[in-house]
Amino acid sequence: MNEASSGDTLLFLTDEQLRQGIEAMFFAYRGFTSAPDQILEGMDYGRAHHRALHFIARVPGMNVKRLLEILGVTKQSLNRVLRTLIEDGLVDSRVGTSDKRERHLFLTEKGRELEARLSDAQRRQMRSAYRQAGPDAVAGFRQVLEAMIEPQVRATYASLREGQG
Amino acid sequence: MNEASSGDTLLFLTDEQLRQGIEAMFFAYRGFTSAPDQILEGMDYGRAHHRALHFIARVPGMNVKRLLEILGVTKQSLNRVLRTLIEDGLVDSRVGTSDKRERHLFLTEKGRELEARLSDAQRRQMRSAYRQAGPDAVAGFRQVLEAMIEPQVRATYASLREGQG
DNA sequence: ATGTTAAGTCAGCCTTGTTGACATTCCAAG
DNA sequence: CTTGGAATGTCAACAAGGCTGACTTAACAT
Repeated sequence: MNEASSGDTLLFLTDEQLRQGIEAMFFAYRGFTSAPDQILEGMDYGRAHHRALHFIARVPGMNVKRLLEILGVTKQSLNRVLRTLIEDGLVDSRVGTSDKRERHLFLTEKGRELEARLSDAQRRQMRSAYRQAGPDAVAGFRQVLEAMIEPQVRATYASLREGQG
Repeated sequence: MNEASSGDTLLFLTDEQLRQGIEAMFFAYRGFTSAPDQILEGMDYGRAHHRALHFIARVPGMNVKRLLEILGVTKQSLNRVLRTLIEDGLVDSRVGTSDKRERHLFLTEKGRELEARLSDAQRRQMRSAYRQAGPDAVAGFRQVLEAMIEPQVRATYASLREGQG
């Protein structure tokens, strides 16, 4: 609500509107993570494992550096998670063919099973929300979310969509 | 928009669409929290302190039980945060008048200052996204988010909007 | 031969969540 | 008035998952 007091058309930018959006985002994110969290509790895994599984499933054969960029954590942090997934036989780490320094990550059958369970639960939750809100709302939802992604991260996000959009 | 396999109109519910939404949510949430996080880093506070300040600012005089419900954490977890905020003179905890077991929480001047800094930063971020996406998208965004909030939490969310919608 | 990159590891720290146990204070019902 | 239950606070211990710093190994690239 800066210059141009054009009243009506900018009402969606009032502080109160923004605050409601902020709170909706806070509560919705809890709902967003709750289904996979419930599956994971009791297992020795957490949200971090879920994220790793998700993106390895999404881009099979991706190397560690790429996964680090996507997740936005340090390699020490990722390594703790990745190690247990490899030890437990959910993830397969293969030496690169062209560049042997790299490790390429794949899900094993066991890994695919867990990832599928988690994804199904999360999609079910998401599908329900989408269905309630309808297609036009979903389009707007996506537009706002994409505008919220930080510029440095946007390239990473976009690259995930290429080739499988 | 419920069942009724009307083909085209349900394309927004495909697994691929849902997965994109899930990933957008993941990356967007990082953008959502980044501005306040940057302000807090270096201070002795974290995201949990921000959340407490936010809701105390939102509902001045609220008691601890209510705040616990909103935040969805254990009292031990909240207490650690709340104690430092009180000790540092950002939050004022007053014994209830009608029921003296309760403590009513208020921001001090100092607390209001920090909360305002954090809120301003987060609203700036949100406003930018809203502006890019436009009012119709924002309406859809809100609809989907609200549908994502878990039923048990929805009452809490709704009660925040009453009286100040 | 040298420098850089990818990956992994060890050690230690912080925040923020969790349980469980327990004390205090106060309201309300018997 | 006593007693049970509710609201709050606190201690201790623990776990997940972030972080930094330092260092190794292997492989690529010049």
